[in-house]
Amino acid sequence: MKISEVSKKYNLPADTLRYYEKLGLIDNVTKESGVRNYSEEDCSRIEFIICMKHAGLSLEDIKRFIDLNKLGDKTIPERLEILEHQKVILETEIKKKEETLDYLNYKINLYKGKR
Amino acid sequence: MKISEVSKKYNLPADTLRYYEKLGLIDNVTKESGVRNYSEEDCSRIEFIICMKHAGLSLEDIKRFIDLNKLGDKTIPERLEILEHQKVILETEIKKKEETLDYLNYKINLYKGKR
DNA sequence: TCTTGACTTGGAGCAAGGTCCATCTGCTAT
DNA sequence: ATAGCAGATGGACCTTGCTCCAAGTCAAGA
Repeated sequence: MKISEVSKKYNLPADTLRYYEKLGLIDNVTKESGVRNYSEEDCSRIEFIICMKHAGLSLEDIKRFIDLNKLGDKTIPERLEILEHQKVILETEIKKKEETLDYLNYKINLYKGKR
Repeated sequence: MKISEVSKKYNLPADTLRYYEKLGLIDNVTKESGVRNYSEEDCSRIEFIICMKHAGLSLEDIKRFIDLNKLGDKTIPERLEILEHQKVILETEIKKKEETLDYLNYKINLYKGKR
């Protein structure tokens, strides 16, 4: 897959894809006469990155996770720790956002009464 | 309340409180011999800012809202629109985060099986 | 062959949201 | 009265995560 196709597929600018590769989040994509050709594996990696971003991890944390992954099974405890830590953060965020949603609804109803 | 107390109460650095004031998110706090003394009203404003930040509004949007508020009741429709727009965004975010939480749990269980 | 268009690179620039610093002022306790 | 500490100010600086640009390469169609 060419960069433009991957870009369209995941709704990420080509610049961002190259940027992630530069940071080491995506391994060096094989090139055909200088042009990137993304493999299935590269795409799975991109999906993983997107997902972890939704979970709230910074690019640096995602890189750390990927690097640990490459070091093999002995890093599983540490990876597990990262995931569980992020799980707590995510749960807290969801709770906070739900409370905020209640507040928004309360405000909206107030305004509707006034309108 | 002195800035250090407010800072502690809301867990916001003093620099950030002054920064918000500079941006116009908080009205000029009255000063006693040069030292800020936060009123109840100032505190409510800070609570509002924190809440709107949780809702995902940018500082610029929050400022817009506050400015509209000062213009009186005729701006209620516009304020309502901001809130309802943000509500949709918030709901989407919550849904996305819940999906991600499922994925995290799935991953965590995978790792626990391997451990 | 020439042009067009997608792709490449390295590096600069940008927006948001702070964060830090040097310098100064003004209580307060010793 | 002197030291020490909280606070003030203006402005520089920082981090994250892109985003844009200039200049160059390459393949394919007219």
